Parts: sequence; structure tokens; C-alpha cells
Amino acid sequence: MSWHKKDEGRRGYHHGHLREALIKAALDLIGEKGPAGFSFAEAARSAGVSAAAPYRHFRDRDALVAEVARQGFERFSAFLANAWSDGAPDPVTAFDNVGRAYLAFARTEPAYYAAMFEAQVAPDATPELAKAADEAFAVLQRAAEAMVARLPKERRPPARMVSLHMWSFAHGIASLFARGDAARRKLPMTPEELLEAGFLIYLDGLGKDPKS
Amino acid sequence: MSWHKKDEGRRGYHHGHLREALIKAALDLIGEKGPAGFSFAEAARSAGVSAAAPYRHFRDRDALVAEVARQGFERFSAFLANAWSDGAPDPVTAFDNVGRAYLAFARTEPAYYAAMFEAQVAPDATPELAKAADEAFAVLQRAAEAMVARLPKERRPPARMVSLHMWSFAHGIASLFARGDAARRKLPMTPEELLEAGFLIYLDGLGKDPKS
DNA sequence: TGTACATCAGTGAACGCGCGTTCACTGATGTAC
DNA sequence: TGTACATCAGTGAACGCGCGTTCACTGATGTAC
Repeated sequence: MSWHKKDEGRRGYHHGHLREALIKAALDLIGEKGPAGFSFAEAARSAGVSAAAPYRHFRDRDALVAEVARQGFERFSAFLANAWSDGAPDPVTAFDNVGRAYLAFARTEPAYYAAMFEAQVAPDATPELAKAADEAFAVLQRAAEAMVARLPKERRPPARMVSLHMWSFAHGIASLFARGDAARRKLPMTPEELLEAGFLIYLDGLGKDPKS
Repeated sequence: MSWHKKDEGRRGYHHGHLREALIKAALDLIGEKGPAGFSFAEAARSAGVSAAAPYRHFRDRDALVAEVARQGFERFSAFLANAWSDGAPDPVTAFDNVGRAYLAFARTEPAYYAAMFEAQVAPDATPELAKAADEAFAVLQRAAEAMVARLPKERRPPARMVSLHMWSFAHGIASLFARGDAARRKLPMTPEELLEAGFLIYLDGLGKDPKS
């Protein structure tokens, strides 16, 4: 990677993009050793800067992790929204795509995923983090609304509940079977197949009159 | 707590139950500060023993965490099996109870839960750990088998799939909304209500002819 | 256009600390006879 | 029953290491005039 606004590799007394470089370093280190396996000092070192420099940009290690998590949620939102694609070609297919995107994110971005969900960072550690997480969930919520709207009005379930079901289901599969690190468990099928099968059964259940 | 076989508090040169005491100390420390927040030295200190002593019982910190996780899975198995209660009073109710037990375990034993699922310990770090985890899953599997057996043979889904769906769903809810630590997210209902509602919809879906 | 000055990002040396790990040792326990 | 001995769990001192954090500093940058 490169910092286009600076001449490659070279820098003077001022780094110029230290904040961004520290976030990148933290992300890489989380990817290598898990959310607990990196130190403030190590992030500074890998950004090529003295151990005291990060204090100009982050209060402490946790603030840095929270910022990584926040950026993770931002990318996650965009990724899910792209999969949803405004419900195209149809809400059911699009919703299934959102679930697959959830798994794909966990697999291809294990460092972000760990920072978002498995660093011992409280979901509301900073207002910005809470907001970014809410926005990611809002994508699921909007998708659930569009999907639920297709059901006959008299037995239309609350979209909020449906979105929470799907979030939990995708999250469980991702955390157990689709993660991109050593804690992934074996599965006799792809995580995507497991998710889709469950999703279809759930949809059948939604479509069925609960009194029958 | 007390070590009944030794007179309270007092010990001579030999500890007598150091292995157990270290495991207990690790569990407590994980509960206080998360799976990454404790050191071998600290476990030794809180067992009242020199920093070198733990090496007589565990190769390193990870081996100790793996043993905590193993014991966690053992308790988890027993807890789930107790909830299943051989399918009494009926398989559907009993299965729902297993789901509730999953959530209850995550909430009341956050330290075990963290060691089992969120320490960066590979599921097959030791053969004993892998075996204990498999046994916990086997309880779910047996429950799914009994439940599936009630469906008409021609559209009976594979029990393995059903148990994986339920594991993932319960695990997702537990990890996001029912955990016993600071990373728990807010929910506009109880985790148990969310789980039960999803479970019932899924059951309806299973019962429905997929071709209809 | 040039100069003086304020700002502030990054330095590097220093501190105390706890950790992991090793080592030769010590002393409690149990058992062979 | 008593004694000699083997075993091995726990000691404590020592080591080097990296971390977090502080501090007075330095020098690059941008801007007021």
C-alpha cells in the first residue's frame, strides 16, 4: 500500500498520515495475532514512529481498537447495502445475498470482524462506534422490512424481529463456521449452504398461517 | 471456596491441589478481564504460589486456557443434557429448553463461555478439548433427532442440519445479546423471547410442505 | 514576495513494572524393606 | 514399626524483554502581516 500524498516511503520529521497509519497497523496486527495480540508500542513501531507518537492521536490502545471497529462497521454497512442492492432482483434473493455477504465479510476481513465483535470493546465505547454499528444493523432492518411487506398484512411479523433473527443466525454461523482465523470449526457443508437452508425454512415458517 | 482435603487456608511446602487452583484462578481472571486479560504469573499469584510453580502442571498459558475451555464444555454438555431431559415433556418443549439453557449458560458463565468460544484457542488445540466440544454438540444433535422424528418421513430434514441451525441461532443470540459481559448489545425483548419466536417460525417452516 | 512567529506532530531518553522462563535448590510425601 | 531413599511439587533468585507513560525538546508547516 502507499500514501499517495507523500513521496513513497520517505518522510521527514512529520509523518503526515500517522493516524491512518496507526489504524492500518492495528488492523494488520489484529489480523496476525488476534485483537488482544498487539500493543500500542507495536503499532507505533510498525508505523515507523516513536512509541510516544501515538499519544498525539489516540488516548490509549482501546481508543485505537474502537476506531478500527468503527471503520469495520462502516465497511460492513457498505458491503451489506451493496448485497441488498435495493431488493433486486427480488427481496427474497436480495435478502439471501445479504446473509451471504455477512459470511463473506467475516471470512475475508477477520481482523475487522474481530475488532467489531470480539475485542472486549463495549458496543457503545464511543458514540461514533455505536452509530456505525447501528447503521450496519439498519441495512438488515430495511431489508427485513421490504421482505416482510410481501406477506399478507394480517400475519405480517414485525420487521425488527425478522431482522434480529437474521442477524443472530448469520452471526452465529459466521462466528462458529465462517470466520477467517484458527477458531473456525469444521462443517459438513459450506456455511453459505447452511445459512441458505435455514433461511428458506424460516421463510416457509413466516409464510405459513401460525394457527394451522 | 475451600479445599476440603486440606485444613483451611493453611498449606505447607506442597500446595496439594495446585492444578485445580490454577484452573479456578484462570477462570476467575477471565471473568474479570476477559480471556486475554490474565497472565500465567497472575494465575500463580492468585493461587498463592511462586511464578515458576505453574510450569509443573501446564506447558504454558494456552494449555491452561484450553483446560478451562475443556471443563467449560463439560459443564455445558451436562447443562444442555439436563435441559433436554430426554425429550420430556415433549420434544418441542424440550428442544426449546435446550435453547434457553444455551443462553442461560452464556449469561451465567461468561468466563467459561469466553474461554470456550472467544479465547483465540483453536477448537482442536488439544484432543481432549475437541472431544468435550463434540460431546456438547452431540446433545443438540440427539435432541434434533428426536424432534425431527416426529415429522412425516417423506419430508424429514437431516437432523444434523437442524441441530447446526439451532446451534448457530442460539450461538448468535448468545454472543450478541445474552452474554454476561460488557460486549452485550441491547435488545428490545429478552434473548429468550427472540430465540423462542425464531424457533417456532423455523418449526412451522419444517412442518410445511416445501413445495407448497 | 518575504519574514517572523505560533502551532503542534513527532522525538528520544527515562522511569518503573510485570511477564515469561531457567535453574539449582529444598523439603514433603510415600514406599520398599 | 522404623528407617532409608526416591520422587517430585514448589521455591526464590535471576535474566532479558517489551510495555505504557511522562517529559522537555525539536523542527516542519502554515499563516499573519
